[in-house]
Amino acid sequence: MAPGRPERRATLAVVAHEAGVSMATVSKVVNGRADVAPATRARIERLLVQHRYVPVGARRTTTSALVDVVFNALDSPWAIEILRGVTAALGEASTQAVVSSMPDPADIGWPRRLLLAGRNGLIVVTSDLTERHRTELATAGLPLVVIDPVDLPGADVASVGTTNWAGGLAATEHLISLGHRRIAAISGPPQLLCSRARLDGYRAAIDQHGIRVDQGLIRHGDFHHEGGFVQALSLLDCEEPPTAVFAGSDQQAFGVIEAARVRGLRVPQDLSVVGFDDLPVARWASPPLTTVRQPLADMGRMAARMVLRIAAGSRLDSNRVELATGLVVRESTAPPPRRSSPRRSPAGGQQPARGPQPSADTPKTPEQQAAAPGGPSSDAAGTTTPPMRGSA
Amino acid sequence: MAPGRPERRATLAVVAHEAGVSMATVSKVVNGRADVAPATRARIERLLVQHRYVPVGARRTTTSALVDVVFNALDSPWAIEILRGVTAALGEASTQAVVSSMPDPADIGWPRRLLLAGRNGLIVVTSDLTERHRTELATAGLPLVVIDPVDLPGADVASVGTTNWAGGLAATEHLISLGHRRIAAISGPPQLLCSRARLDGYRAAIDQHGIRVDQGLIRHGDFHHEGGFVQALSLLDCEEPPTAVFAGSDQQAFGVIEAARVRGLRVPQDLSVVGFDDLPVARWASPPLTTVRQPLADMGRMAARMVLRIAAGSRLDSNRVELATGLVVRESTAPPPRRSSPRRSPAGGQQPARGPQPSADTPKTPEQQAAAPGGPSSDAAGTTTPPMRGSA
DNA sequence: CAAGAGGTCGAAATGTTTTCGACACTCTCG
DNA sequence: CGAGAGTGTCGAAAACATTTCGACCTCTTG
Repeated sequence: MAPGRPERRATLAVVAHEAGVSMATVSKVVNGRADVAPATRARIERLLVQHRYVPVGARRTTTSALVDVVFNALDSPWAIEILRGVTAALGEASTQAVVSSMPDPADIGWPRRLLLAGRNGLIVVTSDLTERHRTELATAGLPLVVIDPVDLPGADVASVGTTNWAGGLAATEHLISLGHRRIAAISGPPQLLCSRARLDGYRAAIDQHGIRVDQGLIRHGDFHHEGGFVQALSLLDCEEPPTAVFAGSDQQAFGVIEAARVRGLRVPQDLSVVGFDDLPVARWASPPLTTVRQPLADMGRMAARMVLRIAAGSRLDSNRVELATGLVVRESTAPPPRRSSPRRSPAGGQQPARGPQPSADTPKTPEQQAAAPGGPSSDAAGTTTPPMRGSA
Repeated sequence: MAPGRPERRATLAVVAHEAGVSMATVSKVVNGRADVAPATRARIERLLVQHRYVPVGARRTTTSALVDVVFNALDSPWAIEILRGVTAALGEASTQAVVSSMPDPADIGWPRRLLLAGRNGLIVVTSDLTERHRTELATAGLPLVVIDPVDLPGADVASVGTTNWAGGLAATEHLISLGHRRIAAISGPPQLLCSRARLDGYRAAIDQHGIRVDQGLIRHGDFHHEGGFVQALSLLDCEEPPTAVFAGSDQQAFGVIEAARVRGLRVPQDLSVVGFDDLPVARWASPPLTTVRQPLADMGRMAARMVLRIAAGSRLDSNRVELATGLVVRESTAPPPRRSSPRRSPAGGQQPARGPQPSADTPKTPEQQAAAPGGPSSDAAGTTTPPMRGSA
């Protein structure tokens, strides 16, 4: 773009001449026809790439460019936030998003189809390509960006994440600073990079304050409601239950809150809960959820920009970008109850009516006042970490 | 497909001949070039459609067919539910979804671009096309299905909706049967078809039980949290506040619950709340939300199937399909408080600790037992209305 | 009314795809 | 072994599509 004269676009004829075949044969390679010998095909393909050949059909300006967006599962509000960012950023480049779920790893034809369909790029969200798929796409030069990679991606794969570790740290430190000492963690699936990072942040905070890390307080679920609910029930039922729970996602946090309710505990008076994500609903939970904000839409936006940049041929500043998380303090966290365990009214029992205690209505956190009338706009305040970009 | 010989695909030349212009001119129309007089362009376009002309460039893509899915806004969990159904159904026909937001009504070129991009269909969600866009797409024969149309669509537009009226009725009757008499409604924007239908269902129920419809208890917001929150605050602050609120969406219902909390009222003891949608989070709210279930994913699935059916050339059984809503009773509804108004602790005050009262833990609704361990799978029980299909 | 500007269109040049037949090779089967 | 059928690979030419550029027209403006 920047350098080099336009220099007469590559044409089938010159490629054919250099390859020592007819135009017809080159055309067949371009269009993926069968009747070309593998060796011939390979030779021609190399030349096509060298010459940056683009078929006229693909050159039509009228055909909108498309980027595939592949989700692991289309089953949480999480996905729509990402998608919003992606479509917004793509839209600025008159490109659109093709949404799909992760294909079966056994589906050998997928990369081929993707390429033949002439997609301009691929964004993969919280899931991983098989090695085979990845290399096939890479050799074909399809721009690829991974959001929240399952595992630490190779240095050659562009990816966008957030500072999960810092988020876990901030959340846990917040709980510690409120006076909590028995803090449980309900994390996501242990094989996910982000789960591990968040959990390590938790461990780091616990450790740093000289609290013993109790393995019994560390649980794993999927990132969904159910996992939080089930694990929380089990935690609350144990000998010496935690006074606070750091959940690996907002959805899990809701499950935890529900579990507390089922057990007759009040949040935050009897149990503090911190989530992770800051989905729009977090502000509207009862009580409004203290959580670690992930700029989901921004992640989508960033990923889309990166794909477009790669597609345009320019190099990325960094192959790995991490956006800042930030703690958003709302009302699901409070100091732990005074007496070591005034809890568990005889199963199914009523809430013990104790004397005057800070009602949920009392302004306590800095965020609360803003939250009541103003709402979400002021939510992002209180970030603990500055934006940071690291190189892989 | 079924009938007719392949009959020599349409070519630029024949269209040019019939239109009485040169191939060059037709090519320009196909590619959206500027230098074609409007009259000429229109004439040629009509012929192109008649001949089902597809440019070779577009023909090359033997791979994935695409359907555009246009959302009014990509900002609620609502959207992802719909999208999930759409992608699932499209996937079965190896078709993919291109997601975008509603284009600017002033964007004259949009239908053109859509057609030139060779899309196989269009699904529009909760929004309306301008008349101009619609007719342009219709004359080009692009398969179109509208989900939850803003207004009653013409008989020639296929659409998918739910039995909003029945849902509003069921929700309100549930509240009435619990003993409520002052029941407020916070509906969506009055210009939306679904808002009006839900509200009319509410009115019908109120009316049928000989209760006076109090206009002061009927409010409108957008379908989001904020609207529910603001309207609920205002309702709770009025002279004779309602004992129950029927919200036009789950998100609004969350806003209502939050408003109750801010005012020191308990749900459901002091205020019953019914939502609409049954988003996955509804089951995980505190308390779990009684709501009217809309089969969002099914709506998406149905719309996708209809688009594919139209694209395949077969006629639809009916141009208008309404899927059944069903009341899901959880724990945000209960009989109204005994004494006419034991409410409002002096602003900002603490919750009055009254004597033994049914704790949230006491099994009360049939759904609760199922909900605790089993969760969402059993949620759909209790539908009030059978599936129904009506013709426009 | 002349000069200029700008819109509309097609001839021809240019580029791409498809069809179809040539050729070479392999694999039967007699 | 050798004829014939089958198959894979490729190119010549035909068919198809797009772009360039100039002709022609109309409308404005001085």
